[in-house]
Amino acid sequence: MVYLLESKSKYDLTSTIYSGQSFVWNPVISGEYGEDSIHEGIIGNERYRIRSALHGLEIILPLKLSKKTQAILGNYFRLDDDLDDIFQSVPRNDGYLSKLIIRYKGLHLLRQDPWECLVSFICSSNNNMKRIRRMIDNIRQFCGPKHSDINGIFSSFPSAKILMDFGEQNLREIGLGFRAKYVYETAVIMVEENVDLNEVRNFSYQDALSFLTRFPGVGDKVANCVMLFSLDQLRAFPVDVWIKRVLRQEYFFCDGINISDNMLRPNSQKLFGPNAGYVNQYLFHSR
DNA sequence: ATCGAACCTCCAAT
DNA sequence: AATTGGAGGTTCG
Repeated sequence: MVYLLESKSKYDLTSTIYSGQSFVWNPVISGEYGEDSIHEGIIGNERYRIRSALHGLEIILPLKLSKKTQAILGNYFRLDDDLDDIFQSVPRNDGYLSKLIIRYKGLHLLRQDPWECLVSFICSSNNNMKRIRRMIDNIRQFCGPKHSDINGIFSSFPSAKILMDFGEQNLREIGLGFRAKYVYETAVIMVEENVDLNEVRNFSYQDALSFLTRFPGVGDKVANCVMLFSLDQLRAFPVDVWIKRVLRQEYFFCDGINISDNMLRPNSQKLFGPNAGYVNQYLFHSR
């Protein structure tokens, strides 16, 4: 018995889980990223194996899917997103973007756990995918609560309290480098102020941005990542070096005056509208 | 207000 | 084989 979760729009699983928004997925057979490969990842306290289906996702593991688990997956993978609807709001006369939307049809944003997302993107600074994955993996292996399923033991992502108790020095020793201090201090604030990041979901864009950038190691880029990948702020628009290159090459080439780096985000948001973040993911994926 | 360098560590490219 | 420079960013001077 295999469970099928239907998505509202076509779903491109591999593009979605390997497009730099999440660092927890891996192909079960190393190096297999093909259309019908199986991928493994941990969401919450459960380990999943999934593969793409005709119009949605096929859940290989766990064997039995409760309604609650189905809801968790639907939520995480944003299965209800209507991509046609979402892209209604972007400029129509944009040939470059239109092509990307067609080429990467089915690429979705994820809705991750905000705490895990925050730590992940603090770790992403001045860093590459491969090492970010290892850092996040180490955090889970060394600090995370242990669970088991039919394939053995695995660890879920630790709470802020656990990371705080683990301490800066230990975080350093498992490979976070200078980010250890940021993650530790962020965890301390989370615990001391008893922060519930899920509440930030209901904040305005500006309030969410100000709230998140108070955390050490969190600037405009990281905050926008967390807002977009975990807090339902679809107008969030993270500008990293790759996005910067696309923007300067395709959109904001000098027409008279040079547009400064820190105006790229606001200008892009104005240009791409309330779902600018979805556009961002397609622009990013094209690089 | 703006700018560049430093920050840890890994690893691919010399 | 050893060494260097850059990596999806933030902070500090």
